[in-house]
Amino acid sequence: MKNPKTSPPASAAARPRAADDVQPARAPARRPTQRDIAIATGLSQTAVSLVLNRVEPCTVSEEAKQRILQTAQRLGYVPNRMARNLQSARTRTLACIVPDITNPIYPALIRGFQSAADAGGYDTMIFDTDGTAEREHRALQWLAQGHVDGVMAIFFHVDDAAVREAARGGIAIVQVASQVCKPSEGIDKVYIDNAAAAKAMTQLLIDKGHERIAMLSCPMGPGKERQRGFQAAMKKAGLSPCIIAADDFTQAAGTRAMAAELAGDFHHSAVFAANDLLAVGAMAALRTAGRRIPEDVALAGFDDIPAAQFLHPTLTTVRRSEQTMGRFAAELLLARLDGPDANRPGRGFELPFQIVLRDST
Amino acid sequence: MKNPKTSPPASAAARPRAADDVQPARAPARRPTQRDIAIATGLSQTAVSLVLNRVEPCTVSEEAKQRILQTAQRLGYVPNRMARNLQSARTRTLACIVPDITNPIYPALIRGFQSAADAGGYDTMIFDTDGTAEREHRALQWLAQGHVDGVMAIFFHVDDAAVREAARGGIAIVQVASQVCKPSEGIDKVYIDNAAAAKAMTQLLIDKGHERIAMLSCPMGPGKERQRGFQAAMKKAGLSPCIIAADDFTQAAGTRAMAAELAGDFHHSAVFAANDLLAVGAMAALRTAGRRIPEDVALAGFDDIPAAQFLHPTLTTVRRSEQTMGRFAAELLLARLDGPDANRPGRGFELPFQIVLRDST
DNA sequence: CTGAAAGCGCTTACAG
DNA sequence: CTGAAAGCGCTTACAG
Repeated sequence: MKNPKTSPPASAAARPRAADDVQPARAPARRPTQRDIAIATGLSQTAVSLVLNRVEPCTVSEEAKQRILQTAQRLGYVPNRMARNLQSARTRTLACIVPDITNPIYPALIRGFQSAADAGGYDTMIFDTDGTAEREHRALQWLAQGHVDGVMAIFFHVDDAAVREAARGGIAIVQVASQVCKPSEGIDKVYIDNAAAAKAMTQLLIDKGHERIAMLSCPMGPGKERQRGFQAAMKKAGLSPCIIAADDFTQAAGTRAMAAELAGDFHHSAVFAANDLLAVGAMAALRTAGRRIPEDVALAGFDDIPAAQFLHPTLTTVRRSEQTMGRFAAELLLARLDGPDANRPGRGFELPFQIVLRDST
Repeated sequence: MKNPKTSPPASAAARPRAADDVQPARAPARRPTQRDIAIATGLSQTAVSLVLNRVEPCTVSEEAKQRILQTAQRLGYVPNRMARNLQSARTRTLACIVPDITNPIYPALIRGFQSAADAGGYDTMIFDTDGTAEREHRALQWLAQGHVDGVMAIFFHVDDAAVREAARGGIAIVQVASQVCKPSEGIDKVYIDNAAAAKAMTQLLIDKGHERIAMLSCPMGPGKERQRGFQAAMKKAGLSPCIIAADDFTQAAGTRAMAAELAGDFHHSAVFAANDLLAVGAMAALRTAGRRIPEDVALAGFDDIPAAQFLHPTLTTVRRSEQTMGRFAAELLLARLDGPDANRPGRGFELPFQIVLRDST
């Protein structure tokens, strides 16, 4: 594929334009304000604000009301959210802070979140941290700037104290945590028991007769807990746990780590990947190395991404419901923001998981 | 899997809390403002603003500067973005409006966009329209409220006039269009030639000897252009084009539409899906119906989602570079916002595509 | 029923 | 070098 130039002015793909395509780039028109409507109707700005916000009981006469509504319509008035937010100290916007939007589990989580936020009258913003400490701190900084009223956050690096500090501004926070944990101050946590899930999956491999099992994992976020569960199951069975370290939770990282391992003295009969993307990456590396799955090497993942059931072979993995988790998190936020939970202490909610057996093991 | 209760207070999964977990929910502390720093240092708010914004040349004495910086640090000052935005009429935030964040091509597009936005010092917000007319209008409304300085948008329903109307507020817009198109006013467009790509893919199937080819498509967004290309190629070859209509671009919609078709008098030797998600869905339906791919039915898609190469069989499809397209779109915006292109008329940019031959055909 | 006024937290001329 | 003041567009007591 030819690489299109990324510098706009120099793009070779720019199409010739007919003369009539040349038009003023930006409408110079200033957006109408409440003041404009007030002047146009001869009423006060206060009256305009009252009518446009449907403040009840409405003390404005019906006649004035109609004139205001019509003029607002005619002028194409749209409220300036920055001004409204500044005054009300509320944005009616919620955020999702996630590590990697290209990992399918996060869009699913966000969709669930968004559907509930939407029903509650909130917009949803998405902030991608890339799973790096630096960008997680930027996300915290961004939160403190007052863009949103509440947030569902997944952090791999930043600690509880830093999150609590960000919450100081009165923002509602629910963290999707990676381990069974005590709630902290006014911060709710939702999580699955990652260690237990990993332990169950490892046990399943052991039950199938595997003794040389390696875990392909990345030691951050949920990776740590999943490794803990893996190690616990292996030790309990008197087997020695081996960790193949990847530097990220991506497919590319999985291929890299697995290929490196295969170039050495790889002698395992099963690989348990800490997430499905790593598993897919490992699958590619194993195939390249001529190892058959599951005949030569069994492979298991974690997440049950949509592709898992269409892979060849289909992938044994751990499922939880991201949609449900996202919806649940948003409802927790709504209950704090507009519901009865405003000053409720933080709570922890453990959600269920399920092992999904397929052909790869 | 047990369905966790979605009503927070009633969740069965709520864990018991130890007494010391019960803590005040929200820090009552008001966020410090420039005024607080001014009072604490005995200097004026103007001086505080000047120092904190590093306005050059800095007319504030070195001594005062240090005092301000230290006090800001001690108080944990974070600027209120709403106030700053209101005053400056700039948000330094860009938006991506996309139809469905769970379709992998959009996260890829967003990642590319975000990397360039980031380099230009802009935050990125994501708005999911669900591909519905109603939510697209809400997105336009949201744009008009002044949340962002610029936007990359993909619309399936809303027309050019409505978009132009939204741009009236001086917001920079680049549309990811689904067809070769003339730019409109100050709005840039990036696109691939969907009709040509579909035509090429159809021709490829014809060249492989297929005569009874059906297109599985959804008649909105890029679906229309892709159908046009399909029909053109079929007619040129003297074959009659058949369209199997899906009601969305999702995997589920693909399975539904294909299953319904298979229940009837399905007699095609090849199916060309308008996107990969539809193809994956069709694959499931074909498998359920006992049809082998590609022996009984050849299958092609469009997008080259990451899973395409791991499906069984691997999927023949059309690839373009979403990352590149996203980055390119963001750069177009940056050039308008902070660069030399401020008042440049709208332009159109065609990006390349590529047919990827795999095992499914 | 209606409007003048204060204020949200900030930036930016402008005057000392 | 420093600060008083106006103003971004809105909401919300408060006074007529």
